[in-house]
Amino acid sequence: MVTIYDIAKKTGFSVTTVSKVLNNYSDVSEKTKKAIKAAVEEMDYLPNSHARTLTTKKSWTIGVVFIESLGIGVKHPFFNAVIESFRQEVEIEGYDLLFVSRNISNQKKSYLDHFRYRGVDGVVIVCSTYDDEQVKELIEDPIPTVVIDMSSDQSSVVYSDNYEGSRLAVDHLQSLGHTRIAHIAGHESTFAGEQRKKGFYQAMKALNLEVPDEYVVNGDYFSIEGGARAMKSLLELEKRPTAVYAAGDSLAMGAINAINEQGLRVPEDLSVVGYDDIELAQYIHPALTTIRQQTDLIGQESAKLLLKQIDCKESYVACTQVPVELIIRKSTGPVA
Amino acid sequence: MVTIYDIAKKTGFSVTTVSKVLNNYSDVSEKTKKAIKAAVEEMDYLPNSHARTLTTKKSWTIGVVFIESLGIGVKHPFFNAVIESFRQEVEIEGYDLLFVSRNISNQKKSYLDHFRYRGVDGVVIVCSTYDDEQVKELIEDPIPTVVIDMSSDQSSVVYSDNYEGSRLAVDHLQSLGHTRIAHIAGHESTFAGEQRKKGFYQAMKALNLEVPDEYVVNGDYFSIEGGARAMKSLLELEKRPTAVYAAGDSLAMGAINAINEQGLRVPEDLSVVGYDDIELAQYIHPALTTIRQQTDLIGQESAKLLLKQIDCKESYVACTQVPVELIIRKSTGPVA
DNA sequence: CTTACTTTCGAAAGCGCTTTCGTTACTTGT
DNA sequence: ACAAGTAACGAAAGCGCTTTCGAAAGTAAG
Repeated sequence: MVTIYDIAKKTGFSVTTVSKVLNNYSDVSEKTKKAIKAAVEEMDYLPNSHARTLTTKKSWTIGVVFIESLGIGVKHPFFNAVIESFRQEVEIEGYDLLFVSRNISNQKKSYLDHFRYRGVDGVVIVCSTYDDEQVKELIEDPIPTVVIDMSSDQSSVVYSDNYEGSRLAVDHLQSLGHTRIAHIAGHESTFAGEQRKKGFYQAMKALNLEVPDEYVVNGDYFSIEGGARAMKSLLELEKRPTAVYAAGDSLAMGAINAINEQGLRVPEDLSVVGYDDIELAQYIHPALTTIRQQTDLIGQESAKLLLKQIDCKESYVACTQVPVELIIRKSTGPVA
Repeated sequence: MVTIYDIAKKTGFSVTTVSKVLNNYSDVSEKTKKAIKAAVEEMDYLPNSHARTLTTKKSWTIGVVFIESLGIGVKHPFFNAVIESFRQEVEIEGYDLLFVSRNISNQKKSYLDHFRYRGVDGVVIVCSTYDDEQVKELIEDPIPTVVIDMSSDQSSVVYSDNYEGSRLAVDHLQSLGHTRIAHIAGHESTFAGEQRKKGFYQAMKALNLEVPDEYVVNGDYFSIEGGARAMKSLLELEKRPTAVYAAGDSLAMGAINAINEQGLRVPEDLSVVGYDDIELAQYIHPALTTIRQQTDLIGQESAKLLLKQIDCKESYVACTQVPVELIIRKSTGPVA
């Protein structure tokens, strides 16, 4: 491995001077700058990030942790879109992303410990559930953090405007003539699920629509199976809803499957609207009417929030709410 | 930050001894081991990975690079599944994953340079296209690499048995009575696309089925739109195929959309089989008959291959081919 | 009581880099 | 001519850790 010593020896300057041209210090003459840069080229020198980090205390690395109930990690269609956008944004500034495990030399440690061990400059937390111990530990630590899709008064956060999303969904359904509107909720331990449920109640109330208790059913952890199960229970009701608003696209897809299995059709017999607008929402049959979360924007905003903290060298609290929009496709229609 | 010096001072031993208990050296008495470990606990000491890496030349870090034609990075439904499995596998051994950008202190560098800068122990390359300059540079370097979904005689690789996949698809279609079978191919610059196309020809030949030139059409880069476009051209043929085998699930979904738009139905009018078995294949309408790639296995095998190289400290060439299986769902049926 | 091991520990060098603070030599103004 | 400033460079310490090698002390054997 070629080091600054090698190129110092070759050019006859000191390592100090070499380091200075590498870091654009001004007290180096143009001539020696040229000479050193030439040697750097010729010897194919590359700095050593670890040595650099050791002295500067800056790793140009951002830790990422996925805590989501499904346990599918980077396969999660909403979260991976957000992270991809986040990555593109921080990449511009020169940061790399570190996906860490939880053992250090074969000892199970917390994420926080692992990030401290790795010396990351900040961490982005993708988290759907409240009250995760690991997450709590992270956001209470002075290390800069931003958490996506959750709220907290101890960390910067960014999430979608879930209330507005629910309002858009309900209003849309009502404008089609629906009054018997049910809700398949996300798990109550999830921030987004809870917000959307509350938003649903609120929107229904604003329109003076009644919500029988049986009309709000838990869809578990935003899974397709959970959606199907929830829908089945709705279909067994004597007074069935004519429309259902699901707190996630996967839930909606499960619901549609359950509806079809009963020999009913969407949207003729029942309208359904989802949430997220995942890639596939437009390709299923019928194409899903849904609330789009702007994953690009969410990723960008969280990157901004995190980088700002890293630059100030202190973790501060800010909250960005990202607007949502209603995407009307084929899974909703006028009430029969 | 608490260092080994702090805990040395506290316990009265030397840093050497502290380091030794941290690394399980045998020449330390049980008593001092206890004492030092207690101090480590009490002072909440954590090693510094950068300092450690600097002296040991081992970073416990694996670089990952996504080179895929769609430019969607970690949103790619097949690749992200493979990477997730890969991550879980290397995590057991204590490795973290580094997603890098391509600039070092604001200078555009190659991936190879960036990985050298970061001192990764190995790199996993997810790559669909042949002849990418960056990839070539990486696999020619002595750094351990494994590339997924491609072949190379300079790097370890793991990919699915694409020939067998094509054979399974064609045989299945033929067993349903189809003889006019078309193929929507992946882009010719992709390894998987080419292999599946060749496998298609081979399988057709084995069954003595003819393949008119117009029956093999390019679906571009495995996109939904590409699939739709390709299907349209097939539907315009005077002698239409009764079945189509698409080289990817997205292509198949595009094809189904195009078929539906023409007022035709799957599988009544046309059968279609896809490739990959992505998460959503089972949830679209009709549920997609497809060739399943075992993403878990692919991830595991590539992890094994890479770790072995890292352990031997030399990059060697091996090739693992992972079996595929036919998943029969609702998008294929007997010929009309 | 030697001799020869075996245990247990520590001094010190080194990994590759940054940064502070001097030093030297050279300008400039008067 | 001299003071005062500026430009260009380098010595050395330090970041936190590992590892080699030698020293000291304890133990067993003769």
